[in-house]
Amino acid sequence: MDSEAIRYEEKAELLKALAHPLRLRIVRGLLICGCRNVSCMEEKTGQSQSCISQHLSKLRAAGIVRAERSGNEVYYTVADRSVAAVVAALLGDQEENYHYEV
Amino acid sequence: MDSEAIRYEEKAELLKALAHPLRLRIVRGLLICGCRNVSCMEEKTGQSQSCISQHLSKLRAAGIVRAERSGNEVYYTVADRSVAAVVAALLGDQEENYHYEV
DNA sequence: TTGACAAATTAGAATATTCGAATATAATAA
DNA sequence: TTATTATATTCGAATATTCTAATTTGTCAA
Repeated sequence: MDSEAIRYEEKAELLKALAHPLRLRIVRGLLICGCRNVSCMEEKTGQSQSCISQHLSKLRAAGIVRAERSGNEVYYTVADRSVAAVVAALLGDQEENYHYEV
Repeated sequence: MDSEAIRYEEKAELLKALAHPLRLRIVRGLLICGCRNVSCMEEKTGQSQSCISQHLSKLRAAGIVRAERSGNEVYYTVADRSVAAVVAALLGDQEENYHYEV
């Protein structure tokens, strides 16, 4: 009656996707409802458009964020509850203050 | 009155050190008081001595685990409370069931 | 249409990570 | 001593990650 085994590969992938200062900053920005589109992230972090976009691409690939286009811009949200829990634990935030979509 | 800024570099380093399936497995093994020395980890995971030892070295460098020699063997413990919180959040465990040293 | 803006993708150089193989160190026992 | 067991370190090849620069795609407005 093994309760389902832990998928270490999967979980490590998730951590890996979060394990970069800029990606962490982006994700927290989304969770506290700061920047939601790329140009805002560019401004706030001082990183290049391409760089931000490539990191967002990683976060998308890992299922951490979801993109939604609205006219000219693309808006991002955190798409995974467990990400909020991990980030809150890591950064010492209250998860209740976070925003993510189901 | 900025409450202390988040050290994204530092936090990302921590995640990076955890972000490997074998290291995650080792750390959880320690937290639930499973394997505490290298040869036990070898047995349980089927990985080589060198491989395990190299991963433990990374975990040590990141301050995640602490080593203590007892005669012939070296015993490891998790040395950081926030690691327990992150791992519990990630793996869906109860942090109360975890063991770590102050 | 064309131009402007927002974002994504591609290419490539620099750097970092991973693991097996070999070697080194530490403690103990004979 | 020497041998044995447990663990750590070093080396190097294969692979992966990161960033800048250049290009491309998507949307809107004139």
